[in-house]
Amino acid sequence: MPSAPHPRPRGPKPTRVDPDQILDAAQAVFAQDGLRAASLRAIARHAGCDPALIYYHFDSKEALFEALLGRRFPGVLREVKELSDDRDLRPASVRLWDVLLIYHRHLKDDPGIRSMIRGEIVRGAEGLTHLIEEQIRPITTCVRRIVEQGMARGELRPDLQPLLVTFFLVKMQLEILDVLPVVLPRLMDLPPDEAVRIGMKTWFDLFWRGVALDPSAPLPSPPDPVI
Amino acid sequence: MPSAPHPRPRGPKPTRVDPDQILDAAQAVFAQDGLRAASLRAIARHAGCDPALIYYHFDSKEALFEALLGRRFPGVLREVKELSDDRDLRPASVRLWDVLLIYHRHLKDDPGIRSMIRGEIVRGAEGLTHLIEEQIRPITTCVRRIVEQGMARGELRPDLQPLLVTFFLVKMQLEILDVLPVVLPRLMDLPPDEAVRIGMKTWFDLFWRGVALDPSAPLPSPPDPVI
DNA sequence: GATCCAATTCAACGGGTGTTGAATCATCAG
DNA sequence: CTGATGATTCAACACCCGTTGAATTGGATC
Repeated sequence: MPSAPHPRPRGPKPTRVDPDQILDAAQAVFAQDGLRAASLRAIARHAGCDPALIYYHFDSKEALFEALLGRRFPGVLREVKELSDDRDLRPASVRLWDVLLIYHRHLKDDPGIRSMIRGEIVRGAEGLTHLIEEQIRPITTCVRRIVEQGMARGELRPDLQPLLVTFFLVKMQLEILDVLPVVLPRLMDLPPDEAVRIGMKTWFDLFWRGVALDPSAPLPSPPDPVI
Repeated sequence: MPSAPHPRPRGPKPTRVDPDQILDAAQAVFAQDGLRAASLRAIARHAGCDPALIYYHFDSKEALFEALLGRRFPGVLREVKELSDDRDLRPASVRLWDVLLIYHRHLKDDPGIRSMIRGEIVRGAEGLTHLIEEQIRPITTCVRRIVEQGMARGELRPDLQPLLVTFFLVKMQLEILDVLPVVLPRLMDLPPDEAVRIGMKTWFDLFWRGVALDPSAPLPSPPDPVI
């Protein structure tokens, strides 16, 4: 009485789906739900294909996420590395502000990766931990180098812990991207973009006063209008 | 041939488990896995009882978490509220530092609640969002009041956004509690407790220089030895 | 000892998950 | 047209989840 257990006609609408579309869908779903909660079925639905197809292009859910990392971090690293070149003699304030802009540009649309950076995954998926570290460490090392150059050039206080200063600078930037656009519009009436803009400006102003040898040094102009 | 479908002897070792033990177990498991990933079965295992017993004492997983909130936040609020009394005429630096100490004292052993504050849950469980807001809002409001008093008394820069300053202060404290004890021991060789201690000291030093009208005002002494 | 009640466990339900093997389709070479 | 090959889907497996109702226990009361 149940439906006949015979092989039925299969595969009705096989429109081509290339791996990039799957990555896009994965990014969208991971962004909303995080790695753990995001389901392959949801990603497949988003990409307009069958969950099994994901396994044709990627080895596992973890590998899919890994591929996502690979398409985001190298760009950040490249720009920050270039910025940390010690032949760059611009004021430390300008260069550190540029760090925030780079973070903003690459990560503003990717809460999935941000939530991973902030440790949601670090605590959960053990296998990914070292992979994440591998991707993040070089980036923060470059930022740290900028701080150290600033100290050596007499622009920043000589009594700083470069590691901690770097941590403070970039960590708060991530929190600004994550929290302010959600919270600030409810408390003051601001559009989310403006919340991030004001947050970044205020944060850097406070940060710079904290680390500069001469806090009255002129600050960079506000973020790009693109923000 | 399968085992007889008859009622079998049930309930072999009913040692008493009071609700507090369940809350303790829940706190431990939520701490490691977060609300979403933590399973009632794991909590029950941890508490040495059956998952169903949890439903005897609590209405649902959500209610269990709610009870956990109720055991943590009121203490923080009480202390911060007391601290924000406008008859407290101690220097703003001392009072804001006390804010960090209160956060440290109440939250250092509770990564579960911290990860909730930081938004892991805010994005996920819709029902809990407003509940969390209800608990957190009054606390940050008190801190904000301290900032505003500091501005009014001419101790803090008059051009500050009290809301953002408050956000920066407490948000970074949470990140310090979460991240530094894990990361710093791997980079420099420090015991986790010392990492938090140095992190707090360095952060408040930077923060204070950033917000104070006269950053050379004497800073409070380092954290309690209890830390 | 019998009765009652609160505390606890058992077993199952329905649903969601990551993953896989076999079946189907689309397309292009010969 | 035939075959081969890569892309895609179907259907299922085994597992874990939150939750529930009925069964069982331990202990106090009568």
